[in-house]
Amino acid sequence: MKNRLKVLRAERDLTQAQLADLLNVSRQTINAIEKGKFDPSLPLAFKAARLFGLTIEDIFEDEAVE
Amino acid sequence: MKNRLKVLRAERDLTQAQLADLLNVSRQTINAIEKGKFDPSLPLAFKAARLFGLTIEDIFEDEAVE
DNA sequence: TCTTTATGTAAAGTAAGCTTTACCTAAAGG
DNA sequence: CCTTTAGGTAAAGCTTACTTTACATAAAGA
Repeated sequence: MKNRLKVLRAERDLTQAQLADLLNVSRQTINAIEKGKFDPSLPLAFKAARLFGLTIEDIFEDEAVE
Repeated sequence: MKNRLKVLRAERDLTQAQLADLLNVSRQTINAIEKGKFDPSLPLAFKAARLFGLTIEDIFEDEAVE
């Protein structure tokens, strides 16, 4: 699953740690998601979407084939 | 997290087992999500949205306050 | 009545999301 | 140089998503 978190952060001049705080997760979680180590939970995806004023689909891109 | 899976299934005349098959999960997973026992993963939410031709926001409703 | 179909649920186990602690590197500024 | 800041990563542990097996109930139909 690709995502635009790094760019959205940059546009708002946020560090990984600051975004983590805003989303109530650890900095490592943000880093792992940005790096594609794992996907966020659906609740976390909703939270990020709300924070950025975007839809989940705007932020995360499903690459699944099936 | 609320969701409209039961209604969407009904509109398409699908059983929980049939939807589970279409999404490659177990019937118990569909049942648990419909019953609010837990939230789907983000990939599963995307899959359901694709299947129904809707957005994730159309199907799932975030109730988080924070 | 007997069987089938759809749904609900529970228990035990595996896998994935997330936390805490901790260490490392690179860049930037004094 | 030295310190601070941002980012990358790893290990151990907890929580949540999901599986498999299994059993129960209600409705519907032969």
